[in-house]
Amino acid sequence: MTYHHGNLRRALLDAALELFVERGAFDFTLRELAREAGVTHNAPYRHFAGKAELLAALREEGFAALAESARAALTTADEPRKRVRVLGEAYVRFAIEKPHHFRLMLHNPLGEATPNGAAFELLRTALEEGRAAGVVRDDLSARELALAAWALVHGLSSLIVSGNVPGDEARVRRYTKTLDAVFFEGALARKRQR
Amino acid sequence: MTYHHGNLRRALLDAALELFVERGAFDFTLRELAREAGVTHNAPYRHFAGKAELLAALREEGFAALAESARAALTTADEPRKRVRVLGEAYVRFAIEKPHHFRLMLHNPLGEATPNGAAFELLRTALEEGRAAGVVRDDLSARELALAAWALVHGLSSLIVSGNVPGDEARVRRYTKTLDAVFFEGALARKRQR
DNA sequence: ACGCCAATGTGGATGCTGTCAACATTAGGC
DNA sequence: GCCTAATGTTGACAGCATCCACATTGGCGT
Repeated sequence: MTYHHGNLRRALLDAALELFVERGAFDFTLRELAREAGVTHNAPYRHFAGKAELLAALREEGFAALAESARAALTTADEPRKRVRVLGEAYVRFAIEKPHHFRLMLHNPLGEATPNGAAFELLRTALEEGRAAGVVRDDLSARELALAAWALVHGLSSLIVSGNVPGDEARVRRYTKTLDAVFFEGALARKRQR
Repeated sequence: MTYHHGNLRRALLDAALELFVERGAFDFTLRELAREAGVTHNAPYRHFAGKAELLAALREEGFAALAESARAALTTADEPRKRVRVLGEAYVRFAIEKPHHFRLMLHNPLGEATPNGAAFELLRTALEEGRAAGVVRDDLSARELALAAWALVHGLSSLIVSGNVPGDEARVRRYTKTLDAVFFEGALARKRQR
């Protein structure tokens, strides 16, 4: 057993996630994390000022991972509508696969804007492209449309993660399909078109 | 000062909300609430087994209030599309006016379905009506459409409450208008219709 | 190669918390 | 009007966050 742990910071973050998975809430104690990492109760303070700062670090990781997923998704589609769709799917998939990070990202102290702007910008750009291609309605700004799309996928993600809506793969596929249809085509009955 | 407080339960719930407003998080302590209510540290246990149960009680209040808002909103509109719209507006307004309750309602232990079914059923019914009236597309079930609408307003609400999107009255009005347009008419460019 | 400093981890102390158990007061039904 | 259940109090205990002084060691400059 070495006096210096090697990478305590990482170990603490991992332990926090692990405890979250076990208990379904971020109610762990710093001392617990220390024990988990095989270290005394004060060692964590060399890396984080407190629990809040540790959670903030996890949140950062989450935003980075989300942005990364979004970028990866974009490489798989060319036509505008499809690009928006894969972005949305990536968002929902992220929420389902990393519910701890996702929850954390929502759970900021309130009123503090969070820097998920990265993912949002990708979405806005995709809609901008669609607009340039004449595929997307032009009486609403790309920004407004992006907000609507964001609200849609963010809402679905939240509802799934919070357990209000089942999150099994089959249903999620259907949901995203429905949402895609509604977002692009609307809910109104089409009289003659299509 | 009476020995018996009169309505300690209520006082504790109010104190919890108050402290939340002050600090932007539910990190109060039960002893604090007791002090706030002018009562000793153990009195709260006569009303709540612990902090979790107290929060659960607040959550219940939230769901009840939301359902009530939804019902009230429905009395103000007759045509199907408008009915869906006012429901959505009521949802968002609720989130903005009672952000503490709203946050709490999202913040359940994870995986535990919450009983906001009441509001959801109203929404589903409204879409059912729209469908019966031939106003709403019929290749998607009312349930699916309701999910989409719910995701939309829930997403917007979450984003506003979490500070990711500004929540001032003027902008919210514009957002809801945009969302209404997108939900009903879709994001695709309309070639000849309209 | 080596010494030294900053980073990292330790040990102990303090005040606050949740929770339990025994006791005190009072409201309200009989 | 009395008695019991509901409500509030007091005291005690273990665990936690946080602060401080101290111990160990990796690695940088020479």
